[in-house]
Amino acid sequence: MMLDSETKAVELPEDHGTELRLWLRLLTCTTLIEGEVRSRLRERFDVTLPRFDLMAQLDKVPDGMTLSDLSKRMMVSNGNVTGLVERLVESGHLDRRTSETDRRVQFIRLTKLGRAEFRKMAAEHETWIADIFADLSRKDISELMRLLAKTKASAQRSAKARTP
Amino acid sequence: MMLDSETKAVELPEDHGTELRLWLRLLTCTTLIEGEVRSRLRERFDVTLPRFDLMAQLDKVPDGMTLSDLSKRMMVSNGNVTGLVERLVESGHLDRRTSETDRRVQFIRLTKLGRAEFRKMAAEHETWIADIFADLSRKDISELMRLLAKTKASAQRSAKARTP
DNA sequence: CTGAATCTCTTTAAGCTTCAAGCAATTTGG
DNA sequence: CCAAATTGCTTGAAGCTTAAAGAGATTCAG
Repeated sequence: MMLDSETKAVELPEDHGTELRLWLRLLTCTTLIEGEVRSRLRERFDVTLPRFDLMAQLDKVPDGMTLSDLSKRMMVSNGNVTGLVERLVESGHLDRRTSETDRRVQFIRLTKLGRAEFRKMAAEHETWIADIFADLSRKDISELMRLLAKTKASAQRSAKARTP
Repeated sequence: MMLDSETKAVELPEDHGTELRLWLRLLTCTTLIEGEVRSRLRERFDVTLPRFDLMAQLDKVPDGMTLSDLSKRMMVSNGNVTGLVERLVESGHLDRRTSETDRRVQFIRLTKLGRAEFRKMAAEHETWIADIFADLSRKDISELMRLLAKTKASAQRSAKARTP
């Protein structure tokens, strides 16, 4: 006769403490760095992190992108992007025009001002990040990159399995 | 005569692309997992992630802790905790009493209900996390733990250097 | 062609979050 | 003891965020 611990017919509480600790550590790191970047952006340029992130997405493309694209890339909700874009258009950093072939679609671009300001911020931002990670060796960094890629893939697999 | 590239008297734009990519990947991983946990918590228990996090902090200690402790451990602002606690007291999950030796201080505890509900959620939560990280080997996990510890230390060093 | 489904975006309500200012209690340095 | 600084918490304004519902435009299947 087989034992429960072998058959798993009975759900024994397994030990997943290591995974949980890993998740908490990952979260701590991100929160710490995010907070640091957030306060430097505010202090130095009086800009919020979400606005900076949005402009960073737009800076990658010359001709702008749609709200949906932005929302997918930033991994936030559609309604969220609507509000952010609204405020950035208001402040003169963005430019919006409706697609001529599909009147549902709005193309969003950085204005000249928006791009200039973003470039200035981005240059400094890059040095902050470099400093924040400065104690990691090249090998540490490439190893972290590899493991995080694996983590991302694993998380996506898990998410997809739940919502097919 | 020395060259600028040797003296660094002139700030040349150095390449910090790898650090930036690492940061973006770290952020993507965290956002992805956080979103997944958030929707499972809502779907399964109709609870928000911040409330879950707050209860998780309180579950670790039997006699409760102060609002300041909570705010430090959760790495969020004081005012934020005030609101969260208020809503959780309202819903009967938390309990607050003023310190007898220092009337500024409030001790916050889980109620019986709060602890029971949290334990139920936490058990399931742990299995979600285990599944999310399931494609990582033991070695991957311990390596990630090590590298993230190093990252955290580096980020703290950088933050401290700015705000002494 | 037409009705249904889908897509893009906006709106709304509720809640989260920060920063800064402020209040009250305690501690500290004369 | 007392004024000043510090500490613990709350409040208010602004902005971020989500989920859900909905409006308008396009696409698709029959």
